[in-house]
This record gives sequence, C-alpha cells and structure tokens, in this order.
Amino acid sequence: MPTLATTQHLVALLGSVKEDLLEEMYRRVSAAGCPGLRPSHGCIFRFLDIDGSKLSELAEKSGMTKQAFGEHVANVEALGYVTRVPDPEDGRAKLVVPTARGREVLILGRQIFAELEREWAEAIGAERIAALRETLEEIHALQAAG
Amino acid sequence: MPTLATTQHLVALLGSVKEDLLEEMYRRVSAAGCPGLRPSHGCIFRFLDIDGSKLSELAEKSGMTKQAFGEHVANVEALGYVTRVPDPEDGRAKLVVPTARGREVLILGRQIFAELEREWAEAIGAERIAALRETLEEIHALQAAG
DNA sequence: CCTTGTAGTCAGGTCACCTTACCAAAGATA
DNA sequence: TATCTTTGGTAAGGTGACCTGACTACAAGG
Repeated sequence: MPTLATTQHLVALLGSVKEDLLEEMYRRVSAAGCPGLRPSHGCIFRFLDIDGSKLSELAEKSGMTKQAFGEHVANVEALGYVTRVPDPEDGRAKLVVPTARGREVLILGRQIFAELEREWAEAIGAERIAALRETLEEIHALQAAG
Repeated sequence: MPTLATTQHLVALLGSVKEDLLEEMYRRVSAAGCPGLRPSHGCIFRFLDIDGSKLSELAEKSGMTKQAFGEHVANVEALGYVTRVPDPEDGRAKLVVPTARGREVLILGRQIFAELEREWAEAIGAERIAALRETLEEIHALQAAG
C-alpha cells in the first residue's frame, strides 16, 4: 500500500540524488583548480559554444530570463571564466566567450562527467543507469503530456 | 562516449521529474479545494502528526533550521491549515496542530500520492518504478559514502 | 538558586530566480 | 528615407526559500 511517506520519499530521493550529483560535480571542479564556481553556473557552461554564444540564446536554452542569465554571466565573468564581447554581426548583441580558463572548465566538465558515469556504471551497472534514464524520460514525457 | 550533455541531461532530468511530480501533486491538491498551498509547504504535512508536532522536531526531520521551518508554518497557519498551540508539557514549546482543513489536506495528500503511484504503475510498470527507486537509493548511498 | 541547555522568535542576509521598465540597434514598412 | 516594430541587453526592484546571529522564555541539573 503506497503511503504518503513512500511516494514523498521518491520525490525527496530525486531531489537528494540531483543535489548529490551537482555537489559532487562542483566539488571536483573546485578540487581541479577552478574555485568559485557554483552549481548554478552550470547553466552557462552547459550550452556555451567554445567560440562564444549570444546571451539570449543561452538564456532561452536554459529556460531562464535574459536578466537571470545575465546575472550568472556577470558572476562567472568576475571569476574570470568568460568575457562579454560585442557581436560583430549584431550591434545590439554581445557574445559570451570563454576565456582560456573557461575553456579548461568546459573540458574539465566533460572529463568529470565521464568519470562519474564510469563510476556509476562500475558501482551500479551501466544497464541500470540506462534504465534509470529511460524511466525518468518516460515519467517526464507522461507528465508533460498529461 | 559520455558527453557533457548526456550526463548533464541526467541531472536536469532528475530535476525536471522532481518538479513535474511536485507540480502535479499541488495542482491536484489545489483542484481538490485546498488552494494557496505551495510545494514547499509539503515539508509541514510530510511529518506532521494528526495530534500535532513540535516545531523543532518537524524542522529537524525536514533538515531545515527552526527559523526557516517556522516561516512555512506561519504561512500555512495564515492559510488556515494549522494552528500553533502551547505545548501543555513544555512551556517553551509550541505544537503545530492541523485544523480540520489541515487534516483534510493530510488525507488528501495520501490519496493523491496513491493515485499517482497507480498511474505510474499503469503507464510505466510497477516493477520499473520500484527499480527506479532502488537505483536512486543506491546512487544516494554511494554518494553519501564516497 | 543559579547555571546551562533547549524551544521558539526577530532581524537581517544570500541565492536564484522573477517582472516591469527601459535603451539601442536591427529589420520591416510606407 | 523616415518611421515603426521587434529584438538584444541592462537596470531596478521584488519574491521564495533558505541561511546565520542574537535574543527571550522556560526547563532541568547540580
């Protein structure tokens, strides 16, 4: 019989695991010599092109307002990971461009993600991780539809 | 080859599904005639005893500070779902006690959770939902340990 | 009693968003 | 070409969900 606790546990569990992963990720990023970055800064690196991307593009891809995204960019710029340069093809626009350190973070991020995937596959089983992803996608689709 | 997007997708997916579920839950609670309640108010109903519980107990179980929890209680009290009464056994303490409407919410919550479980089991398969939970628990344990 | 610990509140701060209002440049239209 | 609308970005201010630090009222032990 499903109880309040049972199902709430699933919701809480989803939150915990997400936080666990984000935390672990940024712990490693930090340990690898890129301090100051917070989990929320991931929204920048996630879709950032190595040659620079327009703020509004990034904001839209992240599902955030331009203002909210711009704030994160300002933070990450202050930390020295990106710069804002005027877009040569659009006088209104500015390109968010990774600095040398920023490009390191981009690569580092990929490495750390690969590392985590490998560790989960080892500890839990690659096919179970795949199944997890599939089930989550189905639930998401179900909720989006219903 | 695991990419940045692949693994980030899993983190994002966890977040999306969690939000989906919380949203759906509160949509139904609202539809069932209990307006004003927000997802974050779940922290109160989650551990609230039908006869009342002490604020600090609830705060501790939710992993929140007393102050933060107290704010939620104030909100939910203003909505008329709980009251704060002095604890007859401890002059310092106050009991958070559900009102009649609050007790309805408690029951309603259980019903909605049961409903959701049933729907997922139907659409996705009970054993896959169980597997999801198990895998999440293992990852959580893994991260807590490592 | 008096000290120390605990329950709860108050004040104020932070973080990650949001809305409203605006400017400046681009593109469409007349 | 002058204007009108759309789009890229910023500024200012607000909100929700937390936090820390400082405080009061009561409890419990020596």
